[in-house]
Amino acid sequence: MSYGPAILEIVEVSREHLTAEQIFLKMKEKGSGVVLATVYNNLARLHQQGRIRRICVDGFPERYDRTARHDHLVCRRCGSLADVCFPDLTELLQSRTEEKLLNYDLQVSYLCPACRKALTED
Amino acid sequence: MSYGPAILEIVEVSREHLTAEQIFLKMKEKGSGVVLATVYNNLARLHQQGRIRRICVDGFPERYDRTARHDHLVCRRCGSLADVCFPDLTELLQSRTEEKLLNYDLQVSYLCPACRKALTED
DNA sequence: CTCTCTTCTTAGAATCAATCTAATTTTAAA
DNA sequence: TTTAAAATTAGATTGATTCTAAGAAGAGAG
Repeated sequence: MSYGPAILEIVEVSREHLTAEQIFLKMKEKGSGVVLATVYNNLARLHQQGRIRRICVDGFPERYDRTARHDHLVCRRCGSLADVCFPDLTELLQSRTEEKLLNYDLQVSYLCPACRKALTED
Repeated sequence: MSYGPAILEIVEVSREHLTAEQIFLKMKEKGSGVVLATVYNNLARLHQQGRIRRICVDGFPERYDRTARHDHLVCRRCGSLADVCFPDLTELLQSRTEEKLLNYDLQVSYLCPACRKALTED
């Protein structure tokens, strides 16, 4: 069987920053009989192989993302993610330390349009 | 009573990136009869007030840190944190988007000295 | 003081994402 | 085949964190 390829495709194609549970539901919608634990297993393996990214935001379940270089705006209020592409900082960062840097994760907090609206209405 | 000040001081003084549980243990060592839930309550309040930082690394419990500007090296293998101070990126980032940015969190992954050693010994 | 209102603390239960266990099935290899 | 390795499964378990409901402490007003 191997659900790996199907799961990888969902993560890469949908630009939605899906949780394991959401990926599981998408699989079921497509008629797959896969089980949640298998989705977790595959996501862990894909992540370990460096083929998908894992996005960790305080208070929310892990979300998964393609690896192509980009950064994230994280809504301080609702936790929603928006893609954004800041300049590549790899060289700048590496030039400032002796340690061998592997990669980096830049999350910038903001208020998403919906939350900004909700807050001004109070 | 109010355990807030004592908890804030532990986070600010110790540069150890402590978890809620570790802070709780430090309080008890000092003779405090505080309860774990209260430590969580106070940490949540202090964080909401913007007086402490919360560090979220995939697979590890939340750790708490002073707010003074600095970044983190995160060991890919053991999750340990090391402080590092890269240049302030606020203006660079803000100049690249229309959204009003609040603050940012930059985590750079690497292998800490201990893990580098352990891996070359295999 | 003392009454009231709000904040803080507490024990214990509950939550829930994520992992583990142990058994089964698939796949690959020899 | 036979064996071994990898993937999947159902179900139980974990463990950090939050919630609940009740009690204690502090702060102001009169």
